[in-house]
Amino acid sequence: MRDFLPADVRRRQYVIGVVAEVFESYGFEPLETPAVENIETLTGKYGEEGDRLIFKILKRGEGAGTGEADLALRYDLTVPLSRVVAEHRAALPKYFKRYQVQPVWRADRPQKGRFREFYQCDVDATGSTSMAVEAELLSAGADVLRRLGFTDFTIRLNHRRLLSAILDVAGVPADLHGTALIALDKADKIGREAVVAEMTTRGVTEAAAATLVAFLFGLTGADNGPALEAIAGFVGTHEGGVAALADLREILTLASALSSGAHVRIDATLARGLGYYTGAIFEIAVADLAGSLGGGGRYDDLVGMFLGQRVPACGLSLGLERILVVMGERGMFPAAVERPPATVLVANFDGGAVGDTLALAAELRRGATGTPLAVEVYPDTDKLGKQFKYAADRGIPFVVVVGTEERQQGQVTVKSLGSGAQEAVARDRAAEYIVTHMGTSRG
RNA sequence: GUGGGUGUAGCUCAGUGGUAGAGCGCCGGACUGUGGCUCCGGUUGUCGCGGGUUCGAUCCCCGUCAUCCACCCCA
Repeated sequence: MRDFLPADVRRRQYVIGVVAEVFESYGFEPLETPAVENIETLTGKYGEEGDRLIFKILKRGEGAGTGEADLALRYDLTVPLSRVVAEHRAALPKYFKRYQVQPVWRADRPQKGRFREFYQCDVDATGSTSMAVEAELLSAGADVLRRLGFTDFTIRLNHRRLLSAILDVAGVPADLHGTALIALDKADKIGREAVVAEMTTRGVTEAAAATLVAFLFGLTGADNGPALEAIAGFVGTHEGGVAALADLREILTLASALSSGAHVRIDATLARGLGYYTGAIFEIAVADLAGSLGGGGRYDDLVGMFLGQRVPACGLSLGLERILVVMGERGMFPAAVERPPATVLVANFDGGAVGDTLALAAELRRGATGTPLAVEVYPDTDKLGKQFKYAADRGIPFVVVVGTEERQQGQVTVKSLGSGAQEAVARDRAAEYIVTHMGTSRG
């Protein structure tokens, strides 16, 4: 578990601000849900591996002795959303478009870019089966990343029903689809032979595994058009495959006019582990991170598990922590985010005049010409050298000093720590002086 | 859940079966109304926690916790 110190919080708030602004511009509304859910709400939604990683909360009272759990920390934001849609259906619009930026918890071993507690930034739309939803979600995600300064990301696009079709045609029996997909998902990491080996050890026949791998690796590097053609040829008249291909073609057509268009790439090896996806699936990748920056897909049956009535849905999740990791490594944060805590430090020089020192700080905070100033007061009376050093260490660009003589003359001394320049200024002009020198005296 | 690494000063890390060191930082001074540069002097520790072996453990053994890496899986 991590603490976020002030500089961390500023970076996080900056990214979250961009996320919220972009999502709102698409008409998505904010939602928050509790950290804790009933355990039955979460179990059975994510697949076997997912269930294992849910943080469970022991039942109070007698249950504590038995180890029985009745509550759990939320594992993602998609299942809570589905629960909300089912519970509050009457209060929500026909198309519920929401975004949600909150922490989720996974009982995993932490690694680089992987944490037990981490924030997800989810956008989802429920109530529609239109591929317009997929296209807009991908563009909203792409807009966020571009606004943050990313240009080199790839949105891998695939389809659950297409995967099933390909596996069917290759001769993988339906009950082995799950394990075959796990092996397939690792294709870009472990390579062709290893995928075949893993599939055969999991019970897929060597012929089927070889057919599958030969076909999928043959697609590597192909542009979207040729890739779709090759896939169409492979799945032939398979009903699910034909339908899935139609979905993918429509998403590509719609996205081509939007900000995501240039980033989307058909990738028939993308599987995604979560159990609830039913249609299009996607994942956002950058070269310098093994894991993904985000992912998502269509899950038309999840709300129905709570409601008993089918409500189609599709969503995208951006991983805040991973975005922050990459932005930090690449130095992508704007200067305004790395700013010092205050613009001015008022030195506490004369112990007998602390009241006046605070009053001066209050005057300076009002700023000048519509520019308020952030003003910190050095709380203890101390040697000036220490006070200047404190300001310099914190990156505060200006120090204001008032001694007895200056106070009597209505003057203050303003020093710019960047340039080292120092000037005596009329007290009622000090804020103005600082504001006009702010831009040039950094550093 | 599986395998492995690390845990010693505020930080980065050395180290030895006989109760610990460097660099940086920090503090003080040269500079009693001025930070950055320089010089001089000084300080810093339940050696992660619990137990065991031993005359004696920071070092060896067992356990535990934290952290990191890989697997698994994922954002």
